[in-house]
Amino acid sequence: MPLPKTVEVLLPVALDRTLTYAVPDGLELAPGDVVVAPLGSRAQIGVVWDGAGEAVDGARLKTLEGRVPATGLAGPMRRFVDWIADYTLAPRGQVLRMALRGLADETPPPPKTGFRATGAAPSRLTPAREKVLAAAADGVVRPKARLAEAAGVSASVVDGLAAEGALELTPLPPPPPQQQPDPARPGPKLTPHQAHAAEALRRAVADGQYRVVLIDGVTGSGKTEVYCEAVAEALSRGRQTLVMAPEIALTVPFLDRFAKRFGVRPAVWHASVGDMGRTAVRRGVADGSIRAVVAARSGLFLPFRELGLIVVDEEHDAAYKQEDGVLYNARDMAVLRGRLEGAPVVLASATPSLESRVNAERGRYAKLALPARFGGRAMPEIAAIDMRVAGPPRGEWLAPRLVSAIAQTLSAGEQALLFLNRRGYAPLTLCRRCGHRMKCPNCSAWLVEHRFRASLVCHHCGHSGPTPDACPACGAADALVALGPGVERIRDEAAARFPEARISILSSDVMGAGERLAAELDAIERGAVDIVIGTQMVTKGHHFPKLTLVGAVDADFALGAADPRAAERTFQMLQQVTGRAGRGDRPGRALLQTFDPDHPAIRALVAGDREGFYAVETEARKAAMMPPFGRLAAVIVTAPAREAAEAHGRALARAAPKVEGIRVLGPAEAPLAMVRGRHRMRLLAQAPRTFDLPAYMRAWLAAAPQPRGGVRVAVDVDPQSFL
DNA sequence: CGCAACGTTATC
DNA sequence: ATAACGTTGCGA
Repeated sequence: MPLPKTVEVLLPVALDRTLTYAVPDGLELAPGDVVVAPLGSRAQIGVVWDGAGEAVDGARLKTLEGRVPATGLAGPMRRFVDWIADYTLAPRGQVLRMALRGLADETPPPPKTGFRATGAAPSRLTPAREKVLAAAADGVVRPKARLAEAAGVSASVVDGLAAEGALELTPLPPPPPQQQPDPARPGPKLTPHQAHAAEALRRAVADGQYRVVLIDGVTGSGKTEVYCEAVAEALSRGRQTLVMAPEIALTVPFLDRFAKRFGVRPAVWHASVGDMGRTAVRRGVADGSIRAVVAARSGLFLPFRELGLIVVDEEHDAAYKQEDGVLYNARDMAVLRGRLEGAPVVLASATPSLESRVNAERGRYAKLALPARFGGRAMPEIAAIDMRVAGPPRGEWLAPRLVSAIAQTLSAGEQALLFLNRRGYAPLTLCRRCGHRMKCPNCSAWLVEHRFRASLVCHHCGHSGPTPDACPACGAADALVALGPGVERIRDEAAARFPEARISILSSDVMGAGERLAAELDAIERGAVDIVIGTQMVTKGHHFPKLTLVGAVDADFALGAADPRAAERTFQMLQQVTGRAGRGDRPGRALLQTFDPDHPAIRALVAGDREGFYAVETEARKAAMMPPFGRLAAVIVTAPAREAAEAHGRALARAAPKVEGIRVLGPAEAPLAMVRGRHRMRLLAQAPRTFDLPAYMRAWLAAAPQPRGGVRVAVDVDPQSFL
C-alpha cells in the first residue's frame, strides 16, 4: 500500500507548529490554500503551509476534509505570518488567525435573475395581473419581489403569470462596477516644498522597490496632500494602496479628504466594520476590485493581490501597538510587509517617533522634511504654569493665570481649548469616613465617576454600575468624595467661572462616534462654542479656525507612568495639541499646567526646541539600552488571581523601571510564550531569538516570587535590525 | 461516593 | 481555540 500524500497545515489556533494531514485522493493542494482539517473532535479551517513537519506515525495521521474556495495566503503573506510570530514570540497559529479575518467562501454566487414581460397574454386577466403587466410594460428586468412591489401585489401573482408564459425569467444585467478612485483627477496646488517631496515619493513608487521614506511635516505642512500624490502614482500604475491611520483618526473628514482627491471614498477596515464589510473588503482586496484601503492596524493582514504602496499616517502614534493577543507595532510590521511585498512604505508624522528619526539618521530610511506652509501660522507661544507655586485653590483645577487667559480669549471673541486626557468626572471616588476606594470588581483598577451617565465606570475592562449613595464598605451616607479632575469636572469649573460661555466637551464617551460628534465639531468650527474641553480626541483632525488659546490642564499626565516612552509621548501629544492654537494671521498661545516645569519635555516645549528634546531623549534611550539602541524586552506577568498578578506587575515595575507596557493578562491569554516553574530560563533560551535581557530583569526573574500562572515575555526591539 | 469546578494538556 | 482529561473539594 503506497504511503498517503501529506501536507503541512497551519491552524488559526494558539499552536506554533504545523500539523501533518493526509490529502484525500484527487485533491490538488498548493501552499497557501485554505483547507478544512479535523482537529480533535471538530473541524477547523487551516492553511497549507510550506516547510517540513515532524514525522507522525500513521495511526495519528488524519485526512483533510477538503479545500475551501477562498483566497488563501500567497508566499509573502506566509512569510509575514512566520516573521511576526517569530518576532513577537506568538504562536504562528495565533498570527494566522489575524490573517484569516473576513475570510469567506468565494464561490461566485449564481447570476441574479429577474422577470420580463414576453408580450404573450395570460389565459385570464385579473386586476392584480393587469397591474403587474403594466409595471413590467417598460421592458426592464426586475427581481420577483421588486416587480410585485412595483405593482402593489403579492409575489404569487408574478409566479402565476410566469407559469402561463406572460413573464419570463432572464438574467439581470450585472450591477454597475463600483466606482474606482481616479488618480488622474487634478490634485491640490502644491507649494514648491510639497511638490518637491511629492515628486520624490512618486519616483519611489514608480521604482516599485521596497524602501522606507519618513515624512516629517509639522501640522499644517500638508503632508496628507503629499502622500496622496504617492497614492495617485501607485493607483495610476495599477497597484493597490494601503493607508494606515490610528483607529481614532479614521473619521469621516479623513475619508472625505481622500474622496475629494480621488472622487470616491476608499474601502475602510477597522474594529467597528462589521463582518459583512470585512468579508467584502477581504474579497475585494484579493480579487483586485478594491484599489485603495484605509485601515487601522489589522488592515496589515489583508491579502492584497498587487500592493504597490503602504502609508502609515501619524506613525508615532502609540495606538499602532496591539496590546492584546499578539503584541506588535503595526508601524514596524508595515515596514516588514512592504519589504516582503517589494513595495515602498511611507511613514508620516508631525512628531516622528524617535525610532524612525534614528533609522532615518542611520540611512535606513530616506527623510523628507516639510516646513510649515508659507503664510501659515507660526508655532504658538508656549508657557508653563508651575502648579506648585501658582496653582488654583484647593478643589479647583484651573490656575488663576489660565483662567485670566481664558477670560481674555473670550472677550476677544475667540475660542479656548482645555485639554485633559481623562474621561469622566473624577478618576477616583473615596469614602471620607472609612477611606474605602471604589475599585473595579474585575480588575481592581479605580472606578471613574461619570456624572453625565450617573455611573462608575472601569476604563480598563468596561465594567460599569450606578454611582452608589452610600459607601459600600461602611455604609456611611453622603461620605463619598470625588478626587481628581476629569473633563466633566473641568466643564463644571469652567461653567462656574464663565457662566456666559458656550462650552462643549469632546470626549468619546459623551459623544459616541456618529452624528452628535459631527454636529458638535461643526458647531465648534462655526464658532458657536467658546470653550472646548477635550480628551485625546482633539489632537487629531478638524481645524478650529477661531482657536487661539490651548490650556493643558494636566501636562504631566503621562510622565508618571511606568512607560519608558512617557517623555516622548507627552512631548508629542502636547506638541500636537498646542499646535492647534492660532488663526491664520497670528500665532496662538498655550499654557501648560505642570508640577514638573523642569522636565525636559516641558522645557523643550516652552523653548520651542524640538531638536533639543530629541537629542536629550536619544541619549536617555541609549543609556537605557532601549530600542533602537538596545534589546529591551518587556515582561508581562500572568497569574490566575488578578490581585496577585497586579502585585507582580507592581513589583516588576519597581524592579525594572524601564520595562514597557506591563500588562496583566489572564492565564488563557498567555499560551505559548508562557514560562513556567523552574523552566523559566530554559524556555527563554529556547525562544526564537537570543535575548539580551538586561541584568535587572534577569535578577527580577530569578528573585521574584513564583507567579502561579507564569511569566510571558514579549519583545521591544527595533525590528529594523532584523530586516 | 459522585460530580462540579477548575486547571492542564493535546490537537496531525 | 477548544475539547478532553485529571485533580481537588464539597455535598449527599
